[in-house]
Amino acid sequence: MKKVSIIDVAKHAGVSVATVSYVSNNTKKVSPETTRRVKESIKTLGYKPNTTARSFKTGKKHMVAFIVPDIANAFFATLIEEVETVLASKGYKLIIQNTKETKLREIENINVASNGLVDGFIIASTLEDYSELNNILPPSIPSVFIDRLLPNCPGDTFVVKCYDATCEGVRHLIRKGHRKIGYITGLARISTTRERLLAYETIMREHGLYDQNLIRIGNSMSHCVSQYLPSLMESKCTAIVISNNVMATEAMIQLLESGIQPGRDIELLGFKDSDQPQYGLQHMNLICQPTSELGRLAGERMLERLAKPSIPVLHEELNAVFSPRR
Amino acid sequence: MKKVSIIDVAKHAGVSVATVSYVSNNTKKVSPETTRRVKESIKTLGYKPNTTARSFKTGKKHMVAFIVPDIANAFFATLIEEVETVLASKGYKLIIQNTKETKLREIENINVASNGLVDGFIIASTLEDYSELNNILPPSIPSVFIDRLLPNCPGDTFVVKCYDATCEGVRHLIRKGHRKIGYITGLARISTTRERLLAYETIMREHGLYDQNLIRIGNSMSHCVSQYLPSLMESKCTAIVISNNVMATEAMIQLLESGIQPGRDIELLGFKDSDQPQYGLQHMNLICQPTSELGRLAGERMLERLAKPSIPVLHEELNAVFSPRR
DNA sequence: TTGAAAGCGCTAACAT
DNA sequence: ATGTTAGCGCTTTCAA
Repeated sequence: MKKVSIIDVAKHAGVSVATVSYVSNNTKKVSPETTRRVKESIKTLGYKPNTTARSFKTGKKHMVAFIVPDIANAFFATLIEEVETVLASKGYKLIIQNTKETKLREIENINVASNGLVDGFIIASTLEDYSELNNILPPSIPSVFIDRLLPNCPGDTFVVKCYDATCEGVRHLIRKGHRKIGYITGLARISTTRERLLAYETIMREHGLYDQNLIRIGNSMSHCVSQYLPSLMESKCTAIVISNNVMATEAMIQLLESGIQPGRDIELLGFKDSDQPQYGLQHMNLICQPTSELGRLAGERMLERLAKPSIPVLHEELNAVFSPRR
Repeated sequence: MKKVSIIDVAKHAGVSVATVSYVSNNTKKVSPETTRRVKESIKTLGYKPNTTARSFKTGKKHMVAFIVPDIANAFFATLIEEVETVLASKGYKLIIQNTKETKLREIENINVASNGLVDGFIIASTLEDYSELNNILPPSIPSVFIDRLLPNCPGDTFVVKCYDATCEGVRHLIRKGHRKIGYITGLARISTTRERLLAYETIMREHGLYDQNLIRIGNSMSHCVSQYLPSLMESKCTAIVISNNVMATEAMIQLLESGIQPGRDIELLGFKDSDQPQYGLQHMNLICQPTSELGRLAGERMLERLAKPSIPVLHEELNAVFSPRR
């Protein structure tokens, strides 16, 4: 019950292994009659080319690793689906590696996969600087960075710029009369967290409303909002900005369960990061990210770079859109 | 700027490739002095063994594929995390393949990965019968089936039995005086969907309350509840059973947004499939699945089978627990 | 149109 | 303790 190899097929069909390879890969002209015979032998014997041997020989793995901070976050789930769809169109498989916003896990994952396991990386990094990857990610391996700016990163990068939309959102709250506007951030080391916070701080300062005591440092994942909301309420905030989709939903839920109706008793400015159902969208002011497009662009870029590694590096910014509560 | 190979290291250290291999894999006794020299050369040259060549030679990929119906579902996200943790403890990587509850995607994914890409499969199948995998998944490749019973499946299987807990839940509703109890199912072809529905039907029949018009066929994923809830309300249901976590949350949200308070205006029996935050748990009667344990057991079994493929096949059932609303 | 054969980088059996 | 070398299954160059 041994695995059938290309040699078995060649023998069975009475041809050389080269011919089997030509037929199997459709890589060279083979006469119809021979083709037929070979295909029949392949079928009869149940031959499946050994992917590893093939990769070994050609150096192509037809695999891309996607380093994801939190697969349970709908934002990243959407990204994954989109990237996978794009890559699959050219026969690439996706390895998903979940780092849970842990630097060590990210470094280990990249280190392992960079030993010839994959042809390229798509990375939503939880690191602080590209230097942390210097000796781990060879510059020769195509890498596309997504969602988060990694300082000093020499690779293709696709992010969504939320600065303007966040400014607009905060201005909107102020215009509606809010003065004490709280803020719950994501993980402090991440570019998106900083960008959004900076926008908030800038606008608040412009209006002389800035107060550091209204800012709480979250972790971008769930289970961190509950500890901050009560104290912000106590500080008499009439509006709260929450720095990503997961935490915004959590806040929405917690407020409702305390009998506080967002949109009526308090104003929320949250993020909408995907087309997936998200609770209470209509009760929030929203900053909407073009998540599917982000994933699609990164996936397409990966394919381009795999096809031609020498193309110039690209940095692309999409724009988020502010959408006030109706 | 070529990749450095084991030969380069051997030359640099003045030893044979075998010795480098022994050191690199810690697979044979090598004198301390030689070891030191080799390690130094490895470091100096930045040598990383080529994973593909190694896999090709040894036949071990140190990779397991996890076929998942819906990565955006917190239940599966939890399973993934758990399985990944277990496998990583023995140096195995996890490839996640998202089938989106699509039979064709599942078959394609398994077909591709079974060509020597991975050492084993963990499968939460969206198929109806193992025969659909017959010519695709060689019996020689270790496979662990999880969450869903695949009829005629010859492999290790780990599922959560919800029959008893569902019976108990429905009985609880009846005891509380409910007579018109609606039901929204998951994807009809899936074992978990059928098991839960059967429990409901059985108990409803026992009490002479069975009414087929109170049953709606969902799809196990999101976005399907909204169309069913209104008609069930119209049918004057005072309680509704909803066949998984995703749909239960969706129902909870939709009801609240129509001004109907679950637990007060209507009774819900839903599922809790993970430790992740799930909205409105305290307003529902719940059937709680030991999801983490399920993932852990499946992962551990995978490791056992990889270590010793001949161990007898195991079918294991965990039990869900009914937890009434307090 | 087909075939012979080199060789990808590594492991491990065997020889020294 | 270390080295020599066959060979994993395949692709692809070159020859016929």
